[in-house]
Amino acid sequence: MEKKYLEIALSMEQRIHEGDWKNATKLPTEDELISIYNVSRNTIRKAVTILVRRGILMSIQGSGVFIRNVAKDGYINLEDFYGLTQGFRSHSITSSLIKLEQTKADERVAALLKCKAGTPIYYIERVRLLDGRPFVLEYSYFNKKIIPYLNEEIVLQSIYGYIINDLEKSIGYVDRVITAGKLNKEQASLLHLEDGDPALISSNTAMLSSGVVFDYSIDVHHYKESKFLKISNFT
Amino acid sequence: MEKKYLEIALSMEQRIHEGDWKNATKLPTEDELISIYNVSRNTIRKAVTILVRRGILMSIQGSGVFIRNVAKDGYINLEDFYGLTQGFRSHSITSSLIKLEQTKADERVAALLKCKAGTPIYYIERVRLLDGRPFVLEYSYFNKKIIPYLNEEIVLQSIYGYIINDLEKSIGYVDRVITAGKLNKEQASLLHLEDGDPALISSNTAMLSSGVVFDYSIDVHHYKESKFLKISNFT
DNA sequence: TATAATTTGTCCGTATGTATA
DNA sequence: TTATACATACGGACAAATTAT
Repeated sequence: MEKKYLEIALSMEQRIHEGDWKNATKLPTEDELISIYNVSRNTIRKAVTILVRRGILMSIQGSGVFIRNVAKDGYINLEDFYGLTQGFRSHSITSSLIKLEQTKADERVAALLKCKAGTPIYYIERVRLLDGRPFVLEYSYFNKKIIPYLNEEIVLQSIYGYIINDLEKSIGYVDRVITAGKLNKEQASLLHLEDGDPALISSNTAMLSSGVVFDYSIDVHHYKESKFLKISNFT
Repeated sequence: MEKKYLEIALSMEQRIHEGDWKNATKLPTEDELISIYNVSRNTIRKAVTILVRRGILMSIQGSGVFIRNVAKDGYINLEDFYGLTQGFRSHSITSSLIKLEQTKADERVAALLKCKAGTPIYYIERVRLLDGRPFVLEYSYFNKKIIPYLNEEIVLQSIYGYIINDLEKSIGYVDRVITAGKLNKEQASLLHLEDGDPALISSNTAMLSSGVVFDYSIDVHHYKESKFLKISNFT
């Protein structure tokens, strides 16, 4: 990490959550922040914008930048990069692997991954547990030409962490389609719910910075355990 | 509206949807856009950023700015300001009013609107129809101290349009909590579904630019008709 | 394969406008 | 009314990624 605005955003977030701004309602002014971090106004504003988008700050023209912290524990913030681990600080997230197999893309999966039919892929089924309780089923397809290797250890940890830190690829875009639907019998059993119960479903397409699709996944959430949070600001 | 970057974003969107960039896959370079619009690079980049966030463009370092148009018709784009009307261009959205009453905030509503119990409010129940089919039930509370007057005509049109254009107030932030749940009998009947069927639910808190909460609403969506779209970019 | 040109990303500094206190 | 503080806009320099040579 060497981008200044990201470092400053991270630093601000820490100060807000556990540092010298912990009990503050308002941040220092932009001019003061320029002095504190010794960077330009644009860089401060870019850092603030990031935290505003994530619901941590709220800036009001003529008044100041205020601490909002609307992203309370237990919500999956759609603006966070690592939704799950970020959103559940005080809880434990674990995974249970159902299936990890190497296969080839059929027509449907090829269309979703925007690759040719027959392309080698990984198919993964996981259950994610929140404090030991199942709260989301994940069905994932990875293009093996882009993500050449996955194993049980990686899959039980964080696949995205592996892609970013070990493969050193950078994620550019993620599109999510969010719907509600009915659980089938098998899903209900895995989530400790009843057949036909509601589910909060997120279907995700993930692209590298180059625009190439490397992952398509479907997350089937426990309708009582999962809440998505979406913050919009129009400034 | 006199902000250059907004005007340019709007102009770009039109050119992409119905103008001279309609069949393009790529936008002119930033330098060319600077000449076209006769503004600074920052202003062009700010306009592009807006359209990137909405899924209309995708910019790739070293390569160019590409047309994405991932926000297909029929999806409610969570990055759009007027989700419904924007997301359903080729469909008709109408409203049916169930209830419009003036009352006072009880403890629960006061907490949601961040006002004192007893504050005068409007309570509104609407059904929104997509090509004549019911697809979302809306239960809204407006703080009457901030939105002093509403009537049936306004409520059947666009309340937000009235607030922005007629009251000339600007909306700063909207927080949405998105969940799945079960319809009760009455809701099921209004949506032409069965009791206990799933629903896609969005609970929304809207604030003015000054940070004051003026609206809390719950949208109960038909689980077969409504899809939310969330685009994230990590650049 | 290596180099140069192209194109977007980051960062800086300054001036002026607008909303709030 | 005045001062404060964030928002918009301009311009320039260099870095990083991609594309063309």
